[in-house]
Amino acid sequence: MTAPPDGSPQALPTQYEAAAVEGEIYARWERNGYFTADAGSAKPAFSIVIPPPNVNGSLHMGHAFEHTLIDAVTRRKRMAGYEALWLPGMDHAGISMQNVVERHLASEGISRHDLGRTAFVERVWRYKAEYGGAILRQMRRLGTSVDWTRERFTMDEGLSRAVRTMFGRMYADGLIYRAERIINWCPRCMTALSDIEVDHWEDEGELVSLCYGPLTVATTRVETMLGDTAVAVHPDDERYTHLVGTEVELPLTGRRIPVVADVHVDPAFGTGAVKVTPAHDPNDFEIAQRHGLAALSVLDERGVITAPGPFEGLDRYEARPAITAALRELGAIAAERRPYLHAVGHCDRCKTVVEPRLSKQWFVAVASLATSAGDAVRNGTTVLHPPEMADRYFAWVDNMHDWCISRQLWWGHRIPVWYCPDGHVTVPADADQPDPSGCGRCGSGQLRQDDDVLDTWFSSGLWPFSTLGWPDATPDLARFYPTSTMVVGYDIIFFWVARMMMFGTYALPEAPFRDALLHGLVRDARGKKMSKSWGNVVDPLDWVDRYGADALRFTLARGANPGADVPISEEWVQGARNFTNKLWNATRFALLNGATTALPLPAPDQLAPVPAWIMSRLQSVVAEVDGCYERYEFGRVCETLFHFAWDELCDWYLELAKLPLAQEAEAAATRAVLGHVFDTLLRLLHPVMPFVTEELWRVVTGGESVMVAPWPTADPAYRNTAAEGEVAELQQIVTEVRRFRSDQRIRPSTPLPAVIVGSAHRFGREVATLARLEGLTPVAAPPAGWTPVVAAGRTVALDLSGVIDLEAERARLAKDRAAAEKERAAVSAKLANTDFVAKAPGAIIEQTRQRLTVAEADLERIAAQLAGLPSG
RNA sequence: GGGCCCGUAGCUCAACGGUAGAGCGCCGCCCUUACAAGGCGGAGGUCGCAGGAUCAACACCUGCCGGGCCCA
Repeated sequence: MTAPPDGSPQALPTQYEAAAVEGEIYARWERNGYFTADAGSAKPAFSIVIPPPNVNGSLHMGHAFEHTLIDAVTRRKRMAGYEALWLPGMDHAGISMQNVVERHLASEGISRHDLGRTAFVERVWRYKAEYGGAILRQMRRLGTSVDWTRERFTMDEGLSRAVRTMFGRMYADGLIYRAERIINWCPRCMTALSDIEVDHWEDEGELVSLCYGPLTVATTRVETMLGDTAVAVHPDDERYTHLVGTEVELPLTGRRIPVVADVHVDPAFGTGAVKVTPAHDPNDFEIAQRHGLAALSVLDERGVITAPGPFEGLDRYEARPAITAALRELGAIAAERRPYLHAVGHCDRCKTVVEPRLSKQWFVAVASLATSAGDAVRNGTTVLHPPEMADRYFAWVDNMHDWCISRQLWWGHRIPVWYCPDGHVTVPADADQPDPSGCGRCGSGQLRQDDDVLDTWFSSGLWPFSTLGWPDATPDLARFYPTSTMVVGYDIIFFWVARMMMFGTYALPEAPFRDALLHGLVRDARGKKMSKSWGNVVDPLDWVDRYGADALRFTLARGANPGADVPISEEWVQGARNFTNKLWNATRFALLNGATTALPLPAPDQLAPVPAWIMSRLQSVVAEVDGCYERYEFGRVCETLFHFAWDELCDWYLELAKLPLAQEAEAAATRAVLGHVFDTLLRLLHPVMPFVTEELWRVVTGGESVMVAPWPTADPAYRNTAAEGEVAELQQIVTEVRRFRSDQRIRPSTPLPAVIVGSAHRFGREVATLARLEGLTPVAAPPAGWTPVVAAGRTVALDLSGVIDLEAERARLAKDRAAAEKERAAVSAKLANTDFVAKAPGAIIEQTRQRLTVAEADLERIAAQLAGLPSG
């Protein structure tokens, strides 16, 4: 700004320039230390750890949305007197980061193997130092009130120690084990993946039916037949009973394989006979284990055929048609369907088709952990918002497979396990112990550390407490754990919530958070997911540049209905920008008219009806908004404040306030009310729109920062339903006169002579001003030729000097009559219903009778008016 | 196949069992001394379909149709 150096509101420009002020405001907040939480304060604690973004990522709209919500929650709590901590940081994004650096190396013509492990890891650290963490810098543009002094990274010394500690404890407790299993393998990333790092979608493939002797089996992966070690049928399948226990010949290989009976075969699917490839299919592996079948690997880690013979050395996709052709030649193919649509697993990092592969990996035994994680939600220790998400959560934790945590990567936490030449396993029980120098079992000094690293999610699962100093009993841990809320998209409830819950309930006395807010996904204006291939991706920083961070935040928060996705479009952010500008100008108006919080606010019984009304409405808004924030109903927070600020404060109160402001005797109270209302409104809006509210609030109140201003509370003493009713009537009368004027094509700037029938109206002056009337003197009966306009039980008569548009006036009255007739019909039908009169609550019946009375009176009046119109 | 969510104005979405709303878009008037990124007025919906419980349903129950998501 623009906040004028001399503090004079006259210097405020007529348009709010977000770009010109946001950077400076953020720098001041940071400088003043408002973001930094004090573990030693006496305030109640409120804490949120950021769901750590990837170190190599940049800020996308999903982050902007999530951070807006977290920031709104945190800022409100901070204002409400909590010691609020929002802890920022990043995870090391194992596969993704390694891929990025490997691509850089490739452009130099070298591979990580050329560099060697140590040099490669150093290279990744250098890359991180140079390019990593862009997202943290971008977050500042959004105004996020994170405690930068507590920034963490999963590969930091402290967090790495937490990883080693957790691994050691879980290993000692038998919750981590090593085993040879079928895992999801990415032949491009050359690593194992956990179940949830695999995306399934339908691909066009083929379904080929192969003849194994008298049996026909179907497969979408013909090349795996080289590794078949059995054919399985259901034990009750009478078609095949006679074959069980016999052997059939496996084509091309000359091997004979047994026919086994297994209850997990679905006799209704296909021919009811399935090929069994234990080394390349998880279900087949289980069948093999039950029947003592060998597992024969025929593909290597790159997906290349290793089975000796003519196909050796072919990639799996080259081998497939080659083997199919060979089988066709043999007459061993009964049918081929192509294309055949079927679900295929893909690496969620690089989209390569995942290959189930038999290999030795480390696993977390999840059964007991998953039970605790589920119980914490079942018994209400942790509450999921919205509650419908709990079903999805339970479905996951109650049916979880053991979690493969080893990754064949170099970037990550190296598994703290050492092997001696005899294969004994040594795992340090204590993370503070140096690496072991001798085998714990045989004492051999020839130890070799496991080459693999841990899944990134293993370390980020510890995030809610590793970031606070665990395993040490730090003041931060004591103060801020368990965290208050975890805010994360429902799409990663399994990655985040479930795993954090598993680790937290295992390692600490309490679950890692009290609330888990699962928000929706940001989508485009038509509800489509944003993606590069759709070309509908919006860069949040682009909108920040053009419309301001507040406008972006308001757009996102306004769309945040619990559990629902958030559509956004440029038109909507423009609307939000317009709202910031409206606030700016409304406040500017108030300031130009001397609004201030320095004057004493009149006591409730000292207020005139109009200020009593706006003060009363304000109390409702404070209560409503506070409750919505508490329930994470950000959309309603925004709607409520938007409506109050624009439709009530700007459109009515500011217009009404112009009258007393022009009279010195009444001005002081109005200035105090204006100051108070803006002060409160800006504080309520601040969690969502931090910048513009800061800019304005400081001028209105002269205070240091709205960030550290107290959170408003409703004062019931200012509730005034009588004043609200009176102003509602005023609004009805004004609106009706305006409607009449509009129908009659009277220019808004033309004042009309007018009278009011009966006694003077309490708000005669206000009605006249807002409806552009010359005055509103009371008369016993309207002068001849003047046109009556009726609303809220009062009749205002207007002088159009005989130039009334009869056609328009008849249309207007006809419309009113139709509405009244409809109302009368609906209401009398109700009252004619004896059950209604007998059973409905008295208040409802009374209200309905009132409606009938009003409708009938309206009809009489309208009939009279129509009759009174000159004919022709 | 199991589970969850959603069908309300042209679009995107709200709506404690008691007279269906908002934003944007649309139509008309207006540079009315805070704001044209604005003001005033207006049009526009048999609340997916069919039943049911209720004095009363957009809301509760059942079934169906349509769309989306998660899991297998």
